[in-house]
Amino acid sequence: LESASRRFRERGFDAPSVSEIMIDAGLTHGAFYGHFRSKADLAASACRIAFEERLSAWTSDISLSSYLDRYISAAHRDNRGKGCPMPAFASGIDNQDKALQREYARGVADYIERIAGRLVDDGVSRLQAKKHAIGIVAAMVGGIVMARATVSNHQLSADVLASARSSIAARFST
Amino acid sequence: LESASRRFRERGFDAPSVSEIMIDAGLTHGAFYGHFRSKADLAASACRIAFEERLSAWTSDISLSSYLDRYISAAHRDNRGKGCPMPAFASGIDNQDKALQREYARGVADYIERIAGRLVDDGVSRLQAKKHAIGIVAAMVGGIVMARATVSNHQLSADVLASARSSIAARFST
DNA sequence: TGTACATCAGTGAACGCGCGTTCACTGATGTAC
DNA sequence: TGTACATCAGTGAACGCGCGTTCACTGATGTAC
Repeated sequence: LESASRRFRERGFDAPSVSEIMIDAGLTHGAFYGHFRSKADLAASACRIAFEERLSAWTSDISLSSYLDRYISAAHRDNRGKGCPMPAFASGIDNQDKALQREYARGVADYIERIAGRLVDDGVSRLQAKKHAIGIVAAMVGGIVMARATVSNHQLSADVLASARSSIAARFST
Repeated sequence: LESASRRFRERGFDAPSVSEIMIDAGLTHGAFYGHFRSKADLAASACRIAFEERLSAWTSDISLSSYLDRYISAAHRDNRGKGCPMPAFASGIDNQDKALQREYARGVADYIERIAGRLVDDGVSRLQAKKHAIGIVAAMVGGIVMARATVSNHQLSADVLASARSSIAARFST
């Protein structure tokens, strides 16, 4: 189920219980094991569909620079559930199931590949494009992760978004 | 205790149990409440001392650029316990205790201030220094967080470190 | 159309477990005489 | 020096709770005759 994917993005893989997820789906917890082998199994599936959903939402009519502006925004910061799985799952995934880790790494690689493709379209060489794309992903994720982590200090969080956004934008002028 | 600070950085605030932390300190779990009011109380203290320890380790004889090179390294990626609390606690802290969130935000603000100070020393204007410092922090944290999250794919994780490092370094040439 | 039966997704009680927290108690230490 | 007592950090059994997982059962649905 994809409501699980939302819950996991909101509060991590451990916090949402199987009961909570199943109630969300209008069923009882007992029915869970008719659909998945274990909670870790669901987590891996939820991770996969989160990446698919995210990548498919980035259609070719949205330019890279406007995509980045929308990515590093207060709206994205405040909407973990429907947001990007990279920052949502980043921290703590190294203490999770191996299969889940691989699923995540694959999603990240796909994301990088997508950005690199856009850069190649813009005339950047294939090799440079990948390096550049990775740097952009690190800055995107860092910006959102830090903005979310500092929401208790509204001004700081807003400054993080603004500075991270302009810091990435500056990279495109070179 | 500061062994708690290491454990929390390694596996987050929820995973390490009070028993585990106390055994680490050579005591039993019952003695815990003679020292702290609750687990959340310990978490806030551990967060504070992690930032203090980190910031005091960055002495004035270490230049910003060499500090950043050492920060975004495989050694730092593989040593969460003694590493920087910013990437270690970043994700998931928004679901924690309010006092802990404030402690974290304060640590981040201090870190940014420290970097901004170094930039000012290098002749950057005060206002620009802060913006620049925030961008650097986001890129640092993003680099380490993504490198850790993708360790299951060794090549990808190494590429993330290399690209994030050179991406930040490029910023100093402008 | 009506009856008998197989199927199978979903139910909910039950399991063993580890958690954070409490609390009556222990036993080493330091002070008073 | 020796005894009596207060102090207090640390102990470990016990608590209530929610977790992931299992499993005997229910009850609606579809097929066979």
